[in-house]
This record gives sequence, C-alpha cells and structure tokens, in this order.
Amino acid sequence: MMSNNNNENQVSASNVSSRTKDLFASPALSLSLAGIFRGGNAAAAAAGGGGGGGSAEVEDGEEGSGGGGGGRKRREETVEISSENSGAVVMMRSYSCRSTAGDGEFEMVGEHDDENDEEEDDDDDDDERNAKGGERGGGGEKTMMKSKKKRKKYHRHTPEQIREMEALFKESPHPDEKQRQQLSKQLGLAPRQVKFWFQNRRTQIKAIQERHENSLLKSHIDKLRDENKALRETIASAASCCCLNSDLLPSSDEQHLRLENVKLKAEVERLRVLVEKHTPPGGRGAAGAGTTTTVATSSCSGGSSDRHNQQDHNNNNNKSRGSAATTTTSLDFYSGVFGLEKARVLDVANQAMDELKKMAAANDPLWVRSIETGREILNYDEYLKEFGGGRGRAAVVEASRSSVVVFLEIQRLLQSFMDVNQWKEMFACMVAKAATVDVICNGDGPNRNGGIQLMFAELQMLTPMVPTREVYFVRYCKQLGPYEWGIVDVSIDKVEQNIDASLVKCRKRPSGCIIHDQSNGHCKVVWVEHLECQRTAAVHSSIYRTIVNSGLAFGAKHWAATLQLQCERIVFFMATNVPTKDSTGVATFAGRKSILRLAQRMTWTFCHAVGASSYHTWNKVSAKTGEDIRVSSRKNLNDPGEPFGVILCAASSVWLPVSPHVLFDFLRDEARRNEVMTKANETTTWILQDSSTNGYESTIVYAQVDIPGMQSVITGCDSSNITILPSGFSILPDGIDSRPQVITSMEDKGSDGGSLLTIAFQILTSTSPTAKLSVESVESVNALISCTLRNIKTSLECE
DNA sequence: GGGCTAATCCCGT
DNA sequence: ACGGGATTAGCCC
Repeated sequence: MMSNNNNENQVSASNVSSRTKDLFASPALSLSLAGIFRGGNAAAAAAGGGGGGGSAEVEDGEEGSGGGGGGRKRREETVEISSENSGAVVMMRSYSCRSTAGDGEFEMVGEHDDENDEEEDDDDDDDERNAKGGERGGGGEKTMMKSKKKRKKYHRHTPEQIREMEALFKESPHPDEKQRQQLSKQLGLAPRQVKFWFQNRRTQIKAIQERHENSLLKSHIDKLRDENKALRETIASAASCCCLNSDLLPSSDEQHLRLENVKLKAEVERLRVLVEKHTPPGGRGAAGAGTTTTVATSSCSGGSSDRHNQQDHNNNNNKSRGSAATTTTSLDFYSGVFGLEKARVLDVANQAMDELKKMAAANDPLWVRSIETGREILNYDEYLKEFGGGRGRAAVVEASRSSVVVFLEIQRLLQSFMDVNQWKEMFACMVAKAATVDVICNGDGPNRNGGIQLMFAELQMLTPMVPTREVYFVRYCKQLGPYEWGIVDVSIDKVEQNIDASLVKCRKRPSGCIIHDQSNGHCKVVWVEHLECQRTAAVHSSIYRTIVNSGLAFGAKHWAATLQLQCERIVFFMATNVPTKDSTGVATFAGRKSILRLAQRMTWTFCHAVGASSYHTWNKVSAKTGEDIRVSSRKNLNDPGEPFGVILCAASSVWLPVSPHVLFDFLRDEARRNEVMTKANETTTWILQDSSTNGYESTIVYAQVDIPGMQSVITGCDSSNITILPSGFSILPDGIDSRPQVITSMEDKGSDGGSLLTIAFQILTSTSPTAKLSVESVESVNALISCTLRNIKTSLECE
C-alpha cells in the first residue's frame, strides 16, 4: 500500500534532490521540519525510511555517488521512498525563504509544511498531529540551530523489511557493499539505511549479549557470595569451638576447609551408597528419588552409525528386536498397528498438559524441598491424591523439577523440541537416538501450536557403564497463553503393548516443560521430568546408581541445564562481538563459525561414541590396573563425516572426589592436561605405529571447547583429523556447577561432592573395512586410558 | 522514565 | 572512506 502512494511522491523528491543537496547547508532546518512531518502520514513514514529532510539528504548523498542520473533512475528502484520526500521539497522551499529571512522562517516552515502535507499526503491527515508538528518545529528552533542537528520524523522499518534484513544478518552480519545495495533496492530503503540498520543491529546484539553475560556474572557473584557466607559461618562455628578468632583465619585455611568439606561430602555420599546397597530398592519410599535402570541394551552391533532418520530407526529397531511390526510404514504405525484413535491421543495429550501445568506450578504439599540435598522432591502420596492412578509394582518412579532462564527466542526453542533433528542436536549428550515415529497432528504455524507426534528416544548417560533408556512417547506442543507454551511428553500404554514388551524400559508420565516467553529474547523454562522405569535390573555399580538416583543423569535439572547451555551456544554462534579471550586465534566471523561447527560435530561424535546406546556393543575389558574399561568397535563404510575403516572406541569412567568445575578447570588447562597426556604419549605413538599408518607420529590436538554449551566435553583429534577421532573427557554433572544459573542457583549442593569423569578414545585402527580389530590395538588403548586416568588421579591427588 | 530503534556524530584505521 | 562506539531524537510502554 505504501509503495503505491510513495511512487508518485518520488518524482518530486528526486527532481528536487539534486538541488536540495547543496542547499542543505543547515541541518538544523531539516530537523525543524522533521517535527512537522510527524503529522504526515504514518504509513508512508514507516516505509519511507527516507524520513524528512534528513533522509532526503542521505539518499541524495548516496545517489549522487551512484551517478548523475541517480535521482531519476531511482524512481523505479526505490519504490518506497515515501511522501517524506515531499519534505525535501518543502524544505527546500523553506530554506530558500530562510536564506534571506534569517530567524523568522520557522513559522513559515511550519505553514509550508502543513500545506505540504495536505497537498501531497492525501492519506490520513491528523490535524492534531499536524498542529503539534508545526508547533514543534517552531518551538525547537533555537536548540536546533544551536546544536546543528536535524532529526527526521520517527519511523520504523516495516516488519517485512526487518525480516529481510534479519535474514541476511543471520547469513552475514557484515554484508558488503553489494549485498547492501541489493537489499536496499529490494526493500526500497536507502543504502545508508540498510547500512545503519546493520550497524545498529550489531551493536544491539552486542548489548544484549553483554547484558546476558552480566546477569550470568551477577548470579555467579551471588552464588560465590552465598558460598562465602556459608563458609564463613562454618569457620565461625569451628573457630568458636577452637577458641579462635575467625577473622584471623587466613584464606588458605578457608581453602583447606573447602577441601575438607568436599572430602566430607564424598564420605557422606559413600556412606549413603552403602546404606542404599543394603536396602531393598523399593524400600526407599515414594519420594521420587528412587530409580531403576534398564538392562544392558547393546544389541544391534552391526547397526549403521549414521544419523538415524525415522525410517531408519524403524528398520533398525525392528531388525534388532525381531519385532512383529517388521514392514510397517510410519503412518500405519499409529493407526493400524497401535490401534490408536486420534481422538484418544489428543485426549491423553491434553490431560497430560494439564498435569504438567500443575506439576510445574504447584509448590508445597506436592513438591517438598529436601533439606539434605536442596532438591525438590515429589510427594508421591500428594501426587496420587491430586492426579490419581496407582503405583506400578514393577516400576520405580523418578520425578524431578528444575527451572532455568534460557537465552533464545520462543520460536527456536519450540522448534528444537518439535523437530527431532534439532532436538537430538540440542541434547546430543543425553539423546543417543531419537525419531519421530509418526506425526499425528502437525500443529499450526511455525510454532506448531497443537502439534502432536509420536516419538521414540533412547536416552543415555555419557558413559558406557550405564545402560540407556528407551522410551516411546507422545509429544504435544500447545500455546497456553499469550506468552506461555507447553511441551508435554507422555507415554501411551497402548503403543508399548503393541511394540514389544521387551523393548519398554521406561515410560514417561507427563513430563516436559512450561515455557514462558519473556519477550526479550529470553524464556523461562520450568522442566518437569517424571519417569517410570522398570525394575528389571539395577545399575551394577553403586557409583552409577547414586548418580542416576540423584537425577544427575536423567533428571529435570540435567535437561534444563543442558538446554540452557545449548541456547548459549546458539547465541554465541551468532555473536558478532567476540571477546578476545574466546577467539582462539580465529579472527573472522566465518572462521569462528566454522570452528564452532567443527566443535559441535566433534562433540556430537564424541557423545554418540561414548554412550551405552545400542549403536555399539561394549565389551568389558579389565585392565591390569583394575580399571573397568569398555571397548567397542565399529566399521564405517559410508559416513563421510568419519574416516572409513575400523574404529575402535575405548572408554572408562571413574568417580573423583573433586567438584566438576575443579575437574573441568584441570582438564582445560592446557599445561596440566598435557602433563597428564604426555605421560601417556609413548603409548599413543605406539598405537599409531601399530596401525597401518606406518610410522606416523601424531600429536593430539585438543579443541578446547571452552564455550558456552560445551563446557563439559573436551574433545580432541589429531592434526590430520584422521587417525584419532573425537576423543576426550566428559564430566558429570555437567552444566550444573560449571556455569552459574539464573534461577536455581543454590540448588543441588549435594552434587559437588565429586564428579564422574569419563575418558574415551576413538582410534581408527585400520583403513580397510574388512580388517579385524587387532588385540594389540585394544591393549594399547587400554593402557593409554588407564595411564591417563592414573595420571589424572595423581595430579588431583585423589586416589 | 526507561527501553527500543533509526539516525547522527565522531574517531580510529 | 568506512566501520564501530557513543550518543541522540522520537516513539511506545
């Protein structure tokens, strides 16, 4: 609409422009006019960009450089130069008046202007505004003259224009002249306006990021302050016992205390585990802390290692399970095989959403905060009272809740739940496999409001020691209010009955998150995770049982923390301002982006190699030193993302009585890490020589992925990116202590008593896919791992 | 009054 | 000449 009426106005503007340019010696004048034009027409103004005299000048400048004929030529190109351009006419006129008249001209200007508006802007003339505009022009006169500034009328670019520019911005925040030129033509904006917009957008993004970082730092400070306070209190009480003045205690004592604290906590944890071991698993009440895990799931050893799409998953699964539903396509999966009616699914989904809402919002009787751990615990009796249902005998219930503020727009957030590939990427460290089995209802719009899909997921911990969990569920996305969305997952009985009883290891009670859009790029997310797991087999080792029980592996907190870190990663990916400390030698935006992509790929590969998922069969190998080391191998025949041939992966996990961030700081400290690794170096070299890469000496290059979202995994590969595939360490709990949280900063004191370190190496042992895995390779990689573990333990002095 | 945005000023390269 | 940082003006809430 604006383009039309603007088109006409264009004529006058461009005709005049060449003259205006010179005449426009006094910016003050145009500013005074700017006020007047406020009355003009809103639509045109919004589109025109060219606002008032200012832009006329701006554009002329640009056009002038474009060539003599610019003014006329632009007529076709810049469709949307609005009636503002008529401003140029007026201004010129008024200027000419003024040039002789000196000071008194502003009234004239006002008049002219009003006139002008009426003449040219036949649209919507608002008398009041016009009057005001005139008034303003007159009133502002002195200051304007003094400051020599001109301002054009306020306007905004149209959503369309912004969308386009935003799109390009995502591609490249620094478009070159040509790109800008093109965009300006396309959008009917002056080239300078496009330039300004990009400039402003960059500064805006920067500001947002800085603010975000500030809030993180602030919460970190709070956390430290609280910690400090707690320690002081400890010291004070200790001091009073020992008749010491607490103020006199030097800071090294404080550190000592801290260490002591950690040790004590580890001891408590150890005792707790002991107690647990001698208590029947069901005996621990319904408080929600209970759990079971699945039996080992390594089954499809030959399974393709590529990123499973939906069909792939079905086939794969059917093949490996020998399930009855061998040839079903995804469509009759739900209608034919499961006999599900859409209406019933919808019903269940809606009920689940209601429950989720209540679970997310409710407080005291339903959720009780544990004094011991600080975590929220579901009061199961209260739960049954509220939501009904009985407790399955063969199952153990896990429930947890956590809330975070994440730095991502609502739309991308929702997409990353509803698009299975994005979901897998978002939670790469937790989701080993995932597939959308069937889309029951697509949902409306880009946000998929009302979307329902049947999904499958295999959830993992970043260690081969803990079996994965397989779960089928319906995911439902729904807008709950103007700023509130819900994503709920719930398992439907019938689906599982129809698949294969042996497959079901885990069911989702209504779980998911309530997302509140804070409309500043941030969203508040309340995550509820509520699982029912078969009590088939316990995790063998008590360490892992403790971890799983505490919800560090599969609980809401881990999900939420992961989400938060990944969102940071995404934002960081887009960031245009790179603090020097983070830009490890990569100067350009594109360069940094591709490094980040590489890092993400490495992380992905690492996560999927290390988990216990049914991608791999893990064999237990006991090293001479007594470590429990797991080894698996796979053949890559067709994934170009990895080298072709036989890939050996060996991993081991240990529990270390140091906090995750101490461990992380240790491992990311290049010098200390090298020290640990160098000692193992002989072995490394040997392995490589042993493999067919005869005599090749490799240096392991560790990508220190010290960026938001990837903290807990440090991956590395050799310089040629061939022989050693992403290898490294994972630390659990991750993303919890290493990064301050905005909302739930003080939760989970219980977890910093120690951390689970998993170390894993992936090595290409042969480039021939038919080669057998050599015993030597296995042994040497075992030696490498146990050596490294020992070194780490020694360095951290925690044997 | 503060936040947001288009635009301007000014400075360093 | 150009881009970025700082600043400003106009509008909206």
